[in-house]
Amino acid sequence: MASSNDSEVRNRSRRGSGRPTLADVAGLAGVGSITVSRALRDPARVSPELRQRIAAAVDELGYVPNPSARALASARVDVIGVLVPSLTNNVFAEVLRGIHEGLGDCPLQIQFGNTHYSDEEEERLLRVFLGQRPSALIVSGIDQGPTTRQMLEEAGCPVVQIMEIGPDPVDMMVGFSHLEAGKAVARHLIDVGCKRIGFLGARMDPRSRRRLAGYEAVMREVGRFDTTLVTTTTLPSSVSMGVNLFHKALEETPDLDAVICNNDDVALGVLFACHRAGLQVPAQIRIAGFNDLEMMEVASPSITSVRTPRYEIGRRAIAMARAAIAGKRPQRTVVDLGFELKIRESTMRPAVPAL
Amino acid sequence: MASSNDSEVRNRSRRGSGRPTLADVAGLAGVGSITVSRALRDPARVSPELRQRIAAAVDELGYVPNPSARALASARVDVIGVLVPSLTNNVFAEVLRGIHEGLGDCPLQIQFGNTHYSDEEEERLLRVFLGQRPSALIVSGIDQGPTTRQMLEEAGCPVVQIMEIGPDPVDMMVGFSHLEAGKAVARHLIDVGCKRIGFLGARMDPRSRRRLAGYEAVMREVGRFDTTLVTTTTLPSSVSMGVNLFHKALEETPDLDAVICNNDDVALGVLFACHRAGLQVPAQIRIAGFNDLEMMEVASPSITSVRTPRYEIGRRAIAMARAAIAGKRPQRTVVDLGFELKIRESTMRPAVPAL
DNA sequence: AGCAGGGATGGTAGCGCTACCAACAGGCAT
DNA sequence: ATGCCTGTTGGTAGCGCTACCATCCCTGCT
Repeated sequence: MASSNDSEVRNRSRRGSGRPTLADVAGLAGVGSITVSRALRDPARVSPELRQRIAAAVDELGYVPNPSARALASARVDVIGVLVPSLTNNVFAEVLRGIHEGLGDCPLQIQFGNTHYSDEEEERLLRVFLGQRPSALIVSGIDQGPTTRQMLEEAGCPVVQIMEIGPDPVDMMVGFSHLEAGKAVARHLIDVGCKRIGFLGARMDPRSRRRLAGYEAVMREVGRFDTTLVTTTTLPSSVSMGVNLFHKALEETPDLDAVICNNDDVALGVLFACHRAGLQVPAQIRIAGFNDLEMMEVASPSITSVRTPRYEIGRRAIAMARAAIAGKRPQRTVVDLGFELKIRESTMRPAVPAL
Repeated sequence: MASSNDSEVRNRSRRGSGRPTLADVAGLAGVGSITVSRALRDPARVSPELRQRIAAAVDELGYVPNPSARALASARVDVIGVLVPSLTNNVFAEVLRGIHEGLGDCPLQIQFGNTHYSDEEEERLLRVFLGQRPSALIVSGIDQGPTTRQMLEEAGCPVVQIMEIGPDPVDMMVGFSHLEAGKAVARHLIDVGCKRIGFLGARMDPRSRRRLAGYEAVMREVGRFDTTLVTTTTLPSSVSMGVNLFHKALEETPDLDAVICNNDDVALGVLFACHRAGLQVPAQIRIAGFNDLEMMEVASPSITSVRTPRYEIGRRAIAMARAAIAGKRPQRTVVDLGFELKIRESTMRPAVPAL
């Protein structure tokens, strides 16, 4: 035990993490450090025999690669920046879940940012993210401000815009048409015989506005649009905000026979408000939500809603980003995952028409 | 325009990111690069005059520090690893929001991992995180397995366990007593005169089990415990699972006059199930939830729940982590943020006793 | 036999930053 | 004047890894 080995010397030195490095592994395996690097990154390029010796050395030392050193040397980080406008919102939690699960065991890290529905915040976060030269970016929506838009275009990495699709992608897009979804709900309520169909919206981000536009287009088509039918607020969405919006709408437009809500939280608020006021759903008033949260199906009455592919959007976004990082750009850069109108009790045509 | 400046030369070189570096800023400002480094990290140690020249150079070049290089040189990364068991769950979304907002504009990054309530997954993720030598770790719960526990103890960085408090912190803790919360709900229902109080629980993670234990302790105290009162599943929690559990409970124990749910989703399911079955709440059956989601207050009837300081837990956890990173260890390493029983219509003592 | 071509392996020189030490000036006590 | 401390600045040597090029050896061809 007279000699001290290399790593002991290393440990005593003033700098460094004290952990084994590539060079330690290389020394133990009796190969060059670059060969270890290759064996770890691209095993096919190293002979099976060396590969095994290296694997044994890695195990013995408990070697873990240093991502910072890799990033510095290769001038790229294995980080995907994800910008979403909210976390309170169940919708984006689902998207994030899809992103995380779509990642599998690949060594990418997710760097996540919450823009709080603010363009300035989005720009600020994007600047921070770009400072790290991420491998890819995933951003929510298609309505970035001009500065943000330009930053994305010059990002030098794949960019996936999610939640919505539109005509002019920065790079790639996964989502669905909120305009069409808004139209579909309005058409359905017209089909079941509603005349005075209100629209309730909280937060009113660009996607909600597009759904409202779909509603408005259909209502105008059948000559039933009326600005008093629309009740919105830019305040955050919540179940209690649904209650408030419904009360406000009824005050202004007491003859409403249906409300389309810009999301399920608002719809649930309306349901509770009706219950409290003794209004029969759907006999006296019909309710439609948006997103199809799990509870919509078991609510009493069950609530019509638009199922949106939130989880799937996350998965596809990450899949597209990974493909693009690997140089395999997907054929279609704009993917429409569609939506599905789930018709339930809350908008059933009553057996006997109400009044 | 005969000469090319330094950064043009840099751009033409085969390696590197092509972006300005500390040395470029130093050259432009006419100082040493280490001075620029100091001016950026600890401005007080650089004279005001140089500080200003450096700031101007940074602006002119659009210099952004390279975090990988910093991490490599300083042997530490400005990353806080956060492990939570779920993202679907509104509760943890709130915690994450608190963590992100508690971060403010400090240059720490959050590295987030979803353990899916699995010990193995937690261990795997922790291993990945530790490979990066994070500045701090935030983990959920106090029931880590022995391997995970040991890894945390040897992490070499501040560790905050959140959601729950217990007698034996790895390092720091922020949360509240789920046992006491469970007791409080049970006592309340006993106080309002309930005799046959059921407990419904989905997922039944350790925190839910502790709430159940609190319920059981109180029920035994008053001589009313009975295993048929408890209906649980390890399947994930959801509103529809609340419906299922309630049906199952009623089948086995038809004389239930109250149910304590292990969370608000389950409680909401029970409310819907009662509504569908024509059971009056609270006259025929009382419902208590847990977490106090925003909708509990506006539900019809409003639902009694235990307000838990989820957002605050996130904020405090990050504040404690930051303090510990800065070397200012908080006096109290275990912080009990408490809970609050919100008594609402769903557990009101009926004016006329039911039956 | 001689040589081109390709696959496997290694050496070297950074990537951009910070820790450590050295240097130097200016103020104070001796 | 000397010494010493404090505060400011700079030089240098890495941090652990990978890009680039060089080297070597083996195969198959002329």
